[in-house]
Amino acid sequence: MRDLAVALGTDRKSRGYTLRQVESATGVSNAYVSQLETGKIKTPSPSTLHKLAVLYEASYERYMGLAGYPVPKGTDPELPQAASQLASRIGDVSPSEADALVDYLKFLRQRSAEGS
Amino acid sequence: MRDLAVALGTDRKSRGYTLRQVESATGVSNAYVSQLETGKIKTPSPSTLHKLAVLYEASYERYMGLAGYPVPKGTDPELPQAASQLASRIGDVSPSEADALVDYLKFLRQRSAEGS
DNA sequence: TTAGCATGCTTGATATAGTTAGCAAGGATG
DNA sequence: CATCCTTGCTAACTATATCAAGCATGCTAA
Repeated sequence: MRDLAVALGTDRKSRGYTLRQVESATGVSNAYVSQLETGKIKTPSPSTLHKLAVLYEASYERYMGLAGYPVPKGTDPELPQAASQLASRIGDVSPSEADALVDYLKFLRQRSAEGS
Repeated sequence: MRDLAVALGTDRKSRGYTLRQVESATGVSNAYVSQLETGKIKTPSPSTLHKLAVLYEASYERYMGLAGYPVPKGTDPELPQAASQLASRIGDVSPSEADALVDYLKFLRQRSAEGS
C-alpha cells in the first residue's frame, strides 16, 4: 500500500530534485509534494500526477494506476515507455513483419552479447 | 465550454437512463449526476467518469479529455493495435535497438515491394 | 559560537468533489 | 378532485485536495 508515495519519493530523489525545485518547476507546492511522498494524500488529481510525471520523465499511466485510478486499457502499465515509443514509430505491421522484428531483435542481442 | 456536461447529458438520455437508474447502476448519487450534467461540477474524479463511461458504453478517455485531464498517452486510438501488441512482445529496448528495428522494417518492406 | 540558508515537514485555511435529504413540477390512477 | 409515484434539481453537509506560512533540523562559513 501507499505505493504511489514510495514511487514519487524515489523518482524525485533519483532525479536529484529538491522539494522546492519541484515546486518552481511544476507549480505544485513543496508542502503538497511532501504530503504526497509521506502518503498523507491518497488521490492527487491527474493534472498533478501529470506534471510530476513530465518533470521526472516517468510514466503518467503508472502514477495513475498507483493512485488507484482506472487506467485506460490498451497499454499495459508495465510496458516500458521505450517500447510504446517504438510502437508509435513503427506504426502498423503485419503479423509476419512482427515476427520478423522479434526475431531480428533476438539476433541483435545475441550478437552483441558475443561481441563483448 | 462545459462540454463534459453536454456529453454526459446527451449520452445518458440517448441510452434512455434516468438519473436514479444511473445511481443504482453505478453508485454515483443522482444528485451528483445532475450537477455534472448542469455543469456545476467541473472536474469529477476519473473513477466517477469511468463508472459512467462503462454504463453508457462511452469512451473513458473522451470523458477524461473533456474534463480537462491529461489523457494517458498509451491510449492513443490512432496507434494501430498491431503496433502496441508488438510493443508488448518486444519489451524494453535501447535507443540504438529501436533505430535498428525501424531500419530493418524499412528494409523488409522495400525488399518485398521489389519482389512482387 | 552564531548567522545564514537549504532541506523536509506540519499546521491552518480554503476550495471543491461527493453525499443525504428533500423540494417542485408532471403524469397516472382512484 | 386527491393521492401516489417519478422526474430533475437544489440545499446543506462532510470529506479531502491543495496552498501559504512557518517550524525544526542540519550544514557551511565567518
